[in-house]
Amino acid sequence: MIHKVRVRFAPSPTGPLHIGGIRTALFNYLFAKKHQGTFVLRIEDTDQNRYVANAEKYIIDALNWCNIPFDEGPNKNEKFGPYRQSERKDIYKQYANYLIKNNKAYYAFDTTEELDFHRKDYEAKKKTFIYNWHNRKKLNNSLTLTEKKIENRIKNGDKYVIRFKTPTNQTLIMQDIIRGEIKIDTNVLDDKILFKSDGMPTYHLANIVDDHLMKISHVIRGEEWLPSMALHILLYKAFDWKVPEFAHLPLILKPTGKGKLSKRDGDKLGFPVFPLAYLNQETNETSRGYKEEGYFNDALINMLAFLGWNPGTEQEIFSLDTLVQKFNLQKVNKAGARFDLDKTKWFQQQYLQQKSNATLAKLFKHDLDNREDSHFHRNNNLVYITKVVSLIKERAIFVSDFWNLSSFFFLAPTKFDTKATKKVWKEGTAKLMQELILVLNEISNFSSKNVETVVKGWITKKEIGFGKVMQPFRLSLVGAMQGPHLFDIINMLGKKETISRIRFAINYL
RNA sequence: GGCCCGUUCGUCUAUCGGUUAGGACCUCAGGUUUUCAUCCUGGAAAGAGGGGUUCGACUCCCCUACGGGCUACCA
Repeated sequence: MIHKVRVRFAPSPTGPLHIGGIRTALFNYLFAKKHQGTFVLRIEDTDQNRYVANAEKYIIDALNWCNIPFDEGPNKNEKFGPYRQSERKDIYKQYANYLIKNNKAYYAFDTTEELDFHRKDYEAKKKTFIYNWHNRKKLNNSLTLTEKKIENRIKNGDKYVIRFKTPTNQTLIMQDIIRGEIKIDTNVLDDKILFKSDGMPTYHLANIVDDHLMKISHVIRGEEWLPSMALHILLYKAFDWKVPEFAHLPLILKPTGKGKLSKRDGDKLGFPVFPLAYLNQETNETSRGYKEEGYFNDALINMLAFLGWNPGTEQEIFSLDTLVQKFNLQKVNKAGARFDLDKTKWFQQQYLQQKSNATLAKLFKHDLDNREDSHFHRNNNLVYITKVVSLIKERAIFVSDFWNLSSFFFLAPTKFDTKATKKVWKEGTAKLMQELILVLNEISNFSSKNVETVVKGWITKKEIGFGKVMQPFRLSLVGAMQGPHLFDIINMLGKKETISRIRFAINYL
């Protein structure tokens, strides 16, 4: 790459970003960092009707949480600012005028009603209404008006839009980094509106003007933009500007495979589609977010990176830094990828296992301290919690699983799993447990290993089955037939607590 | 309907003309863990269909089918 890489992520602030948007941002970020380039955030808020006030903040928060922050953008390193299109309004008009002056665009006065009429009329004849070379001369626009008349209409306050005068009879051959060569006949294109009657540009104009002005080298965006690539290239040519390189990413599809994932899916699909929870202020509904569900940002990012891309090796767990090193646009797939919640959970599990016990203990302590029963916990210091984490983490996917896996380290059981009790607590059990208490009482070194040796020795000497002792023993301490190695639990609880729990079980059962 | 893009196990994917078509998720069967889970081992599971090109096609070309995207004074 000879030229300096500058890429942009250009969301429209119409709501929260969903994971598809995050992935587009991620691929832009990875590509930029891989080439020591710049990752720009631009807010495309040219549609005032769909503008949502808290969306921009959400987008920025989401990128930051995902650890893929932008280098330039609103209120940050504003070399090419402003980065909100609404604040660049005046810029676009000049460029639209330039196109008109050079006979590459024209004013159109057709009303929405007129256009609707044409569209319906065509539809009735089973044809599609396209506003372009074949009918533009018959419609209500400046191509058939004298300059004087145009001037008058505009002065009179007639509403107008500016349309692109799409060149005819060209076969446009375009290059896409992911898809290769794409051909299209310009005659099938329509004269897209570049400038709206409300004084705002449309996406198409604003997008290419800004990409040019902000010196964007590579346009990496979703496949839904593929059909407008021709228009965009034609616009660059109309301005006589250098055309950036394009890469159209495959879409993320719903798990059913029917259609692309969309914001409106919220969490109705049974899994979050947003990185962060989002409160829709109009409906007052909150959509779940990955963060709040307990996913780690690096796990989410790793999963997303592999949705539509892989480095060609069999390794799947990559840190962000390694993703940057390995990332390659040529290796991005062409076909859309269905989102898979099971695989997402697997990534999360992998990342949880990788985290240090100390890190996880801190997170778990936070949960612990927030519990209503926290003041009953028999031990809540970080050293103890870290030990607990080391014993249970391999069975967890989320930090929020920890409590269910380890509550008995903090609270003595007050009831016992009925199914397990039936199976394990037999006639002679209480007497056996009484004897066990005596044995335990004699032990001075309560290390896991030592207790194990003594208890096992006692069982062997008594010539009863291990299960006869071990299973009710576990039930007494844990309240259920689950949990880590029994003697590790005993060691953590200590002699006094261990014996007290057995006593309680004997009385209770 | 029109235009564009796509199509390898159920899912995500590897393969850039010659492989017993590999891995991961899911799933199933064993094993370890005198508990549960983890974990380990193994199994099942794929080139949409039809034509070409070629000594040889998952791979290149064409057609069909299917899927997706776009088709707004939305992005």
